[in-house]
Amino acid sequence: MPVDECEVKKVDAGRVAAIRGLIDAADATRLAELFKLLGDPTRARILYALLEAGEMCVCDIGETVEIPESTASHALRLLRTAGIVRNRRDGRMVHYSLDDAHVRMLLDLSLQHLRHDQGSGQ
Amino acid sequence: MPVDECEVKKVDAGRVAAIRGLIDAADATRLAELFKLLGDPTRARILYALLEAGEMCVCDIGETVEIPESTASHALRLLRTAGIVRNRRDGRMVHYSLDDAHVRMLLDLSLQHLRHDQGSGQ
DNA sequence: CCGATATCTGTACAGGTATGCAGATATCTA
DNA sequence: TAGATATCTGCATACCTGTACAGATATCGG
Repeated sequence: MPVDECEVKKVDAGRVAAIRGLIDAADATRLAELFKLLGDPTRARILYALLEAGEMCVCDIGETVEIPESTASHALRLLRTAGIVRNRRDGRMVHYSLDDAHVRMLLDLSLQHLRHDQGSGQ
Repeated sequence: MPVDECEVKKVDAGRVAAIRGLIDAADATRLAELFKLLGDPTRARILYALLEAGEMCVCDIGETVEIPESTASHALRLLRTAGIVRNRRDGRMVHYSLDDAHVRMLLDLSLQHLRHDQGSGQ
């Protein structure tokens, strides 16, 4: 058998190894978790609403996104646990707002993506 | 508090209506679909690999991400359908690369987020 | 045309998860 | 303290989706 150790016909084994080292699976998984949180229509609507409004109570969020408040609460908990939003208690109301500069930039960037062109890149 | 038309105890009905008009549900859903595609560890690893490598064939992608090539092919199809990656046929091999400037920026931004230089911006 | 290589597709299964109702908890007002 | 308001949590369910095996398709070398 030729040059390779045993089996495969790798096109560019060196590059494969190099790229593999740049982003390990754990990092990619963490990044995916972040995007996954933004990848739900309900949570996305909540986040874009907060991006515009700055701060909203659960009840107004539910009204804005047109979902029951319990659903909003569930969604907000996930976002808060991930450090994407923060909450501020004011009496019996809890106000939520974005709490991550990078996420805010991601949301802005994605809005540009939406408003610019949707189908074809350049 | 001004009296509402009928039912609820809305805290700020005007703001709710205003925010609701800024991003409608359809837009948010489309944005969520984009993030959802980035929100899978396998697809994320593929995208970050392409971000670094520029262009890779399916076989090297599978090797880099350590998945069967059929899994890579499935993932790449979703990404291609969404306009996130493009493919270039070269003989019996197909080379994939990123095909969306905004997505490339999203990936870069998320890498910054990962590297945790948070605190800039507001 | 034939065999080999590279990629794609059909399909089935497993695991995850978004959702909302009902009830629990916290806070305010009187 | 009692009652009302705002939010949270437990749970059940239905839906979605990532995965990979096996086979189909496309392309190349000769």
